[in-house]
Amino acid sequence: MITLPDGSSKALQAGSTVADLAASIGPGLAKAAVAARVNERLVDLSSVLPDDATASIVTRQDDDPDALYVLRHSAAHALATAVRELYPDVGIGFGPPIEEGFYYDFAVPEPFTPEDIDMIESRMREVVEADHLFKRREVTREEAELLFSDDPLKLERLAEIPETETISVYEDGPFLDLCRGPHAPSTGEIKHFKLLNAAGAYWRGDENRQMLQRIYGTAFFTSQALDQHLVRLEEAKKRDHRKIGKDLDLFSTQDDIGPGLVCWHPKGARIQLQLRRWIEDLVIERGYDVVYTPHLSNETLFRRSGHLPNYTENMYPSMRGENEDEAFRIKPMNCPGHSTIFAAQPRSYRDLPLRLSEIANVYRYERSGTLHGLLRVRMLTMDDGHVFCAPEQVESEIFTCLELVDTVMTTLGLSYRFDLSTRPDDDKRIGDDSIWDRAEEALHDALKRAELEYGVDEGGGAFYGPKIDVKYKDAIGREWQGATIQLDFNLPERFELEYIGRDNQRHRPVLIHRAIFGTLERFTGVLIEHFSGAFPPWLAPVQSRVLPITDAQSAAAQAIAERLKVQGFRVEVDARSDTLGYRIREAELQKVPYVLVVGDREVETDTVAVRARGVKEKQIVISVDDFVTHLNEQVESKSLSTGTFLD
RNA sequence: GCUGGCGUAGCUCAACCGGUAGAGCGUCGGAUUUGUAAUCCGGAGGUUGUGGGUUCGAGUCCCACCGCCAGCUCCA
Repeated sequence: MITLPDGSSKALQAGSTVADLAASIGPGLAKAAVAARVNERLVDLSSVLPDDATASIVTRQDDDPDALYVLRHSAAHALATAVRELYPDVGIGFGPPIEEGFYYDFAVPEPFTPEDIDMIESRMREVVEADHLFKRREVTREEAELLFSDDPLKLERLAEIPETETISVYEDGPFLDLCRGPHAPSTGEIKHFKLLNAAGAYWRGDENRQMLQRIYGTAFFTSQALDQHLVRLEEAKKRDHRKIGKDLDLFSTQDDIGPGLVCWHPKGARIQLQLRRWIEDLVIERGYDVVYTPHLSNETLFRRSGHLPNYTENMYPSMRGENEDEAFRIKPMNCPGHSTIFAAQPRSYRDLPLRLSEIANVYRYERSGTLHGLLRVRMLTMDDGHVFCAPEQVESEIFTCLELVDTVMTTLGLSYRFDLSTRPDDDKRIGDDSIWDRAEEALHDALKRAELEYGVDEGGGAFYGPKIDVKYKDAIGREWQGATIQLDFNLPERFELEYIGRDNQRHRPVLIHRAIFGTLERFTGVLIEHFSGAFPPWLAPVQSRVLPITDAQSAAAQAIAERLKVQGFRVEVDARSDTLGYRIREAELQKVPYVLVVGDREVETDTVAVRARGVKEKQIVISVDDFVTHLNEQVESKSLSTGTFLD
């Protein structure tokens, strides 16, 4: 008896396959089927159904992740088939489907050139054309060892498969691979695919091992979906914060200064300034005290905190002090400094929670290949904060942090997700396991109490404690960590932090590290991409640009701009002798929220013709005072839209 | 850091087999005084990332370094 998704059931002969099931339901379904979910597991069409099962047929749908998973997995095999045909001696690594496509890793003596990729793609089309059936076979370990005796990578993988698991191989024409499956019925299914790029990738992701050559590609069921995907990749490039940052003159990095060291130009700095003011207001409202700590500290501080040696590879080398044995370091984090402030005087339970906040520049040596525009830099501006609290206050403090994160994200309309990052490997962490158990449990509890959905990033914690991270995606789909809330029982130990409790005994506080933006660099980068450079009025570097139609209104335009500046607005005047159309175009390209056109009519009536960014038709002529009122309202409310008052 | 690719004017890009650097946009000057996404004319601007080498001659070929891009690794 097979139970179908609609609740109905079907009786089939023993030994019937998934394909039989599909056929028994209808010929259309049989034709559209690529795989099936049987008892929640994705299986081949050719697989035999168990006696009692729930099953649903997976059909060729570009919006079904399972269908795409199967298709792309098969595409990866077709790629490997083509590569094996062209280079018979290549070693075969892994070739999984991934979120937006698939890849396959190959051990080849020479990396693939773009021409090679073209050639491989052509050969892959032949593989698809040949319409090889994907044949699954379950084999014994000994058989498998024999089949892959010439491929050390496969043998290594094979050795890791537990004794209890069945070993299966898939064959498509000339190519045989160790694989769990499932696959589409034949290579002919892979009609719409494209190979995208090739790059080196370490075998098993281990940088100490051999480097394989990875080829990335993508595949869809329809040509429209493939084309749409390729167009989206192009569109994403236009949103890249590195490009927009240049076009809008927001920031730069320069060889003379060094990689990963960002110079904020005036317009980028204006965005930062708004963000700083905003977050400072928010944290002060929530009981934080602002502090400032030095960029440079005696090395002994970082020895005590454990940053030396646990964080050395990310720290700049030490600088000699006055005495031979004195050395200083540039800080990579603020927690040691803030801890010493806590320790600077005896603390009572009445002082807790002590919440310290500092928007601070820290410096981290990041490996050159990891740097990326504003998203990965070597001088980071953290909106850092440390909460020293009693154990029983942890949960509510974390809850407040989560609330703050939510306020910030919601205000900006950013989409994000939470991850709980647990303890890293033994050699990369400090403190007893019991401490880690407590800390991880506390974070779990807080997330549950806040009723938030979250993933778990095993081993992703900091060396001193586990954390809750917020992650967002950039324009090209890469995920970046933003806000972070970290729970730490270790640094208070190391700094011997204490407070006197109500019971007149000494107690150890718990330390919560948290950053809401994360860093202003990354956050601004994410915002640039999020808004495509079209910042809402409250954040826009230039909120309005006044355009006199002719020289005759130039002085009036200046006067209007002055009136706006006095109100605290960021205004420019464009009185160049170019046509109005030209200057409007410029303002649009610079993503200025409001263009204020001033002609004779406006001068006479003390009005401006308001053109909102991206709005061609609806324009209104309103008094300068009304414009001030409207803009003020938008700025105050941190409105995300432009031009609502035009309606 | 690793693998590969790339580096020409502020930006986007051109320069056949090695023959001595060019266009558009921008900028500057002039004309134009414009009613909602590109007005016209003219000028300036480059030690071709840096340093070596090969060659009669290098943007072009070779080596090293620097930087950027993609991926891997690592992380806010």
